Amino acid sequence: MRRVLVVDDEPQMLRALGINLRARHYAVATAPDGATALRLAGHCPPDAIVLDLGLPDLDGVEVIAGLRVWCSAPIIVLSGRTGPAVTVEALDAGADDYLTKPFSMDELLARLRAVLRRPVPAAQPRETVEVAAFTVDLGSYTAVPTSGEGEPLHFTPTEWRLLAPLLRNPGRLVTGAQLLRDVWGPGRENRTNYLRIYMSALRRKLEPDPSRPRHLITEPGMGYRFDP
Amino acid sequence: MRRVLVVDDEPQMLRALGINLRARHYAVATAPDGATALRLAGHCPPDAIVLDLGLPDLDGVEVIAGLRVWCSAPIIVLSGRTGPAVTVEALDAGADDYLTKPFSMDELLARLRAVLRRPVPAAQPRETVEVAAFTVDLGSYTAVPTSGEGEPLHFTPTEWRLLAPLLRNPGRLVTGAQLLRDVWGPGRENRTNYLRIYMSALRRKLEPDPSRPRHLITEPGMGYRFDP
DNA sequence: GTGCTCCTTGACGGTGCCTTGACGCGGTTG
DNA sequence: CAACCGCGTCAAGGCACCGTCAAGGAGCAC
Repeated sequence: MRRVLVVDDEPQMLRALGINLRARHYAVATAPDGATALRLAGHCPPDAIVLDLGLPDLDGVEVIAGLRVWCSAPIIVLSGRTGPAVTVEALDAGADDYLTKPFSMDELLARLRAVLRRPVPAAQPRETVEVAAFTVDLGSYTAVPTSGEGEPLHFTPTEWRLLAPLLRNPGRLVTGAQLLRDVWGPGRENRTNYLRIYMSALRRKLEPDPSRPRHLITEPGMGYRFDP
Repeated sequence: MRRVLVVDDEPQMLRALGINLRARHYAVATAPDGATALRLAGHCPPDAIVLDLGLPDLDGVEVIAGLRVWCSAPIIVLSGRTGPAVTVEALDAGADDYLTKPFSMDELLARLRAVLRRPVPAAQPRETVEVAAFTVDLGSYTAVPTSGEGEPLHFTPTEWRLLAPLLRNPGRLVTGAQLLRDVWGPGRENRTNYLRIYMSALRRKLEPDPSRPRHLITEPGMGYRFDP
């Protein structure tokens, strides 16, 4: 089942899209604003994204750019604002399609089929992030020195699970409880010692000076942040 | 330079599109009708196609279907006919985008950039992989010593099925569950002992030192990886 | 029927990963 | 100044996972 992330600030539009998409057997996640969208996409990578431009917190182009940092899933933009300038801006920011409200639900579904039709199996969705001297690919689970020379890094499953939500939300703070839920599942939100152990291991492998981390940054009392 | 095939029955539209596209450094081929379009696309495979639906000889959907038989280049449809039904029909026939006339040239160019941004479907007819001292060909199911001298290797059907997804994704981690699905079909994701047995057999045949594998690498808790 | 190859299944030992507890350090608070 | 809290580090134990061997059974050629 393909996962679709729907981002819109109007609850009724969110409901309408969710119902229609679920009826077509998509797995739907919804977000009411840009920050939630970026966070959700980081924790559960979707196969496609339907994005309304008129969000309360972030500009639409910022959301697209934030997603495109690591996410290559097709983005279909919905917008009430018309005119070629906005369309061009959104498309050049990384969107794959642009629909003007009011739109036909049938047309949206057809355009969604069109972007999802693109070859998935052979295409290797790369999710490469540069961190310190290494190029980390969350898609193929590889971490090699960016220079090309040297030994690749090896991470354990838990280390990969912890690394993923951080690297997929560059510059953003990720709550300790959120990380614990992502890695160890719900019910372990208070086992912060797990986080300390594995963050230590990640820093020892990735950071040039593990005692003074520059990329995997602790926000005391809040959580952690990946600074690219 | 990317090749674009423009199909439209109005000569002035053809000229306008040709001028604008050439100004953006595209190589442009033009066709006034569907038959010419199909012929041209066959002679010189384009990277993208801009297709007007109102052609004198063939219906637009027929042209799309005719192209899609062998051509996977993105198709942007232009149409004077409006309404969601036509759009849906064209998209489901295989088009990638749909613009209603009159359209903004800037928007068309942006949409063209968007569809051309997609990674080239990397047709890789080359199915031979060098692993250790052997040259393995997944197309003909042969594995001979790279030196030319010596006995060819023999793999059982199950061993070939297990080898294929690993060798087709060099450097990439392949999940144990994915391998089990590929080889034994869905529903056997927990029979990890199968994997252990056959990975052991593959290593015994391919690796110089089966006890210390260098190409068929285990990632504990995650899966296996072919390291070339 | 006989012999062969191949797939399946069970059992056993070892390695590496996860968990758990404890301790030290720095910053904040009373 | 002392107590406390949050964070980073280390070491040790348990256990899931992995590699290997061996035996049983199905399918096929002769």
